[in-house]
Amino acid sequence: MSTRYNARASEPKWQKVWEDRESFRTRNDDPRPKYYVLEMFPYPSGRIHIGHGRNYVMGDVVARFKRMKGFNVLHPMGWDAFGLPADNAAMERKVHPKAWTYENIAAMKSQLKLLGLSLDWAREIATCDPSYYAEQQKIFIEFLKAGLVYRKESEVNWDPVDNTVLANEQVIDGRGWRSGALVERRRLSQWFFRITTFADELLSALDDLPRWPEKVRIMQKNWIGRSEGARVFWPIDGVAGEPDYKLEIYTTRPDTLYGASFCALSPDHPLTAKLAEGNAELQAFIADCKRLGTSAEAIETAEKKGYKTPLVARHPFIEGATVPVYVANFVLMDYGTGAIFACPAHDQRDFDFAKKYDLPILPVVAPKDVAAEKNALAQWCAALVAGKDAFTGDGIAINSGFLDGLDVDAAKRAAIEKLKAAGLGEGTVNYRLRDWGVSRQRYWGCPIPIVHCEACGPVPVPEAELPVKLPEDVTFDVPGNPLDRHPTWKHVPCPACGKPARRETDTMDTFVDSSWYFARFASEPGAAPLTKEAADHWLPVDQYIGGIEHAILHLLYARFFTRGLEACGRISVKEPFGGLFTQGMIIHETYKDAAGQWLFPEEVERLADGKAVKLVDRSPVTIGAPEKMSKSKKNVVPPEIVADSYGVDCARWFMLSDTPPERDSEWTQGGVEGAWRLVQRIWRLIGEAEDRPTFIPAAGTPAPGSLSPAATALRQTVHQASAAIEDNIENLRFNVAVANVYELVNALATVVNGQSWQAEGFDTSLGWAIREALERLVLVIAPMMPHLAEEGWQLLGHEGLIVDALWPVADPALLVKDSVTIAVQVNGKRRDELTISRDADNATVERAALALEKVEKALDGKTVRKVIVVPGKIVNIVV
RNA sequence: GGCCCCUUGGCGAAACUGGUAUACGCAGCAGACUUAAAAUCUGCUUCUCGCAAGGGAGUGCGGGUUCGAGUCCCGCAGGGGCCA
Repeated sequence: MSTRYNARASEPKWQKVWEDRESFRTRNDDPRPKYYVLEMFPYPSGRIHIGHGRNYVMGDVVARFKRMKGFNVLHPMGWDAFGLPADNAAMERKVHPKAWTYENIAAMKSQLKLLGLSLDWAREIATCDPSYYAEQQKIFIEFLKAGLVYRKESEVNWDPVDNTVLANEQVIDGRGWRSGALVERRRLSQWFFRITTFADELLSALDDLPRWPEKVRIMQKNWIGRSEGARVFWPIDGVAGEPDYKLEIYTTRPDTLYGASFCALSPDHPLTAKLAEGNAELQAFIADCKRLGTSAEAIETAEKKGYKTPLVARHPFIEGATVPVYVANFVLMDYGTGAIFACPAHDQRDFDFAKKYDLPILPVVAPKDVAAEKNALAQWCAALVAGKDAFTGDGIAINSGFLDGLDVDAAKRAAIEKLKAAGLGEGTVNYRLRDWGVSRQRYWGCPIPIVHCEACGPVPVPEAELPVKLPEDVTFDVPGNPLDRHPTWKHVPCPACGKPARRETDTMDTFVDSSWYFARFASEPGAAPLTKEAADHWLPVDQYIGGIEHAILHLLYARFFTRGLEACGRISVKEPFGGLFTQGMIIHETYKDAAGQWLFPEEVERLADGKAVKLVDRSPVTIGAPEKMSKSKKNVVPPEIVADSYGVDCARWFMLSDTPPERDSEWTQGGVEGAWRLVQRIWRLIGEAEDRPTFIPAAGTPAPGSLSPAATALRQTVHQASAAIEDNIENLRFNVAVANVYELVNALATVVNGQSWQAEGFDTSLGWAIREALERLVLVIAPMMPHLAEEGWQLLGHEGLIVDALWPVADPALLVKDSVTIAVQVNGKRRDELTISRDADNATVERAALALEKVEKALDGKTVRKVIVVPGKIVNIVV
């Protein structure tokens, strides 16, 4: 055999064999138990770099491993192909979004194929394909009929650069998440998904997802933001045309009602609008508030400002008491009811506001120990009122009439009860989560299948006429939505009455496309895109893998969609992803030349002294901290370069090594070279079998009747390592599995390199153990380095493919050793160790420990008070 | 500001439910092979005192629980994430 493994020849060869044999084609009627592994499908942005590969490689290890464990594995791939960048490319470079997208898909597909992934490409989908979005339009209409979709006019975040509406979560620090432009407010008619219908379910079901990262579950919990509180009605006199007007407010602290000192309306509240009629001063104040932006952060940190209206509200509990009504900039229309009552003593914002406008501050909750003593309480209250901070902690009610003496929780309950009895309020649950606005004013997205008719209103497009296809003859020379200005596309007769009507020209948020694609993959190619039978067979996804950046939106929307499909009877599962794993990014150093230009890693040479120079002219290069690979900083490594030099297996191995998969991992030349050394070491070891047929028996040779101690020792190490690798892959601890492989290789290499290979006196049972070790090694690396494993499997004399082989089960008898080495401590300090039979009883272990010379010395004649023996682990002698 | 997470050799890190801290890799050092280099192979590599034998300290810092703490609890510092 050749002494060097030639990845460049081997890898394409095996990839072709797999493809020709359809090794990764998955059939729904396969009788083996199912296992569905899915990596979040990519947006086809152009080209990938090796950093994108990490999550696909991890998924591939799981897929190949589960296949070896006897599962019928579904491991598909597709393209999240709608989205704004295609529109932008059309505007900037005059390429059609469709052409741009499909070119990118072709480029990325060939790059992905380089990685040797075990994907069923027959199930490939692109969300921009009419056959995909036809089903999505159907689902939209079904959701509409089920009350899960509705239309409402609402104030939206308008991105003036992208000319589109943004969801709240797409606004970061008051700016568009993509363009970075300052967001403005506008009112538009929008389609919404009623995700709040499932708010409670989406929250409580998180507890039934133990194979999700705790972190993601907490983030979703916070996002849904369930709070228990009360709606309280404050009667207000003198509202024009409404003699019995009652202001509805929401509060989480009904226990502090006795501390109320004012009510405040959002600038967007209907009552505010009413008061502003003919009131220039208030109109100016409202305009001023709108300039503040929509982000909660801006509102939170801005100076609290208010406008005092002429109205007063009547206190629900205190007969004859009233509080002034303000319009305040810190009250949000879309949280609760858009109006609050303020208790300055126990809410910081209210406190700041009260100080500024000189409103009363009345403490109504005090810490228990303070409340117990009159003087202390008086002092405490005075300090609170004079100070800068509200008291938001737990305590008992004071100055609160019938609530006095109750703790916060009990006071809340009592207050709610009394409100209810008086018909002035009730306990309610409030969520931070809001309905999902999906209308987007752009071209490259799924058309919303609705026709607007003057007479009939919005009418769904009949199923027979679906899909509503995007027209291809569109222009991008001016900003705005090309669908809206298309000469003919939107003019259609109303499906209900036949009169001239107009199509909905908005398209759907692309998060809709990715909210059900995992169900689409379940269908065999050529079959209906979403069938109950196929979806119920494969869902939930057993292992979903993707970036933490999708912890909230994509995962929450997909969970909502799955519940919606279930509610419509389309599928029977409620949760799409049984197991979730969020992988870290690949990061890389950045390089800049003297002129301040970014350089690609391949343009730079790292010198031994840690400095770096430009390859072309040896000029100095500044090395920047490792960060996320990005095209703009050029710190990217294309997969082609790795495939052409070290090989894909090497890159795969590197991505799995060292760093825990959930953490960011730095791509380094040294690390790749280390992986390369291992590939070659394994290759040389396998070569021994071919080079020394008289010592290492052929494949299939039965085990000898008896094994030498050396052979047994090797077998123990090998079986223990393979069992550890199995356990670690199962639990996605790839870096530890990699370390286990090194241990196996080290043990095997030590034995192989230590042989003199003389026929006389050769330990033939060891020869057999070496053969077993080699086979096991090749099998256990197969999920991680599939090409090398395939090549090795063939070289070891096997006819079939290793992708069809089963995972080697470890012999349980070899996993336990006859004797164990345990530590001996004196007063918790390790003094010596002791090797003793595994099943020695505690008394024997204790005697042996006490007999140790070093122990005796450490004891120094002191009295032994207690001896703790933990079998197989430790002996601790307490003196 | 609130919630959550992280902090272990020169570096990436391991340590399953509290039980021999530093497995495995990278980098480094020494040796073998070689005319030489590369590659490969064999060792060494937490810090500290010591020629050595051997001792001492040690998982961000300060406390606590325990026979025993990287692991559990309280406080602090630094870093990160999410939300505001």
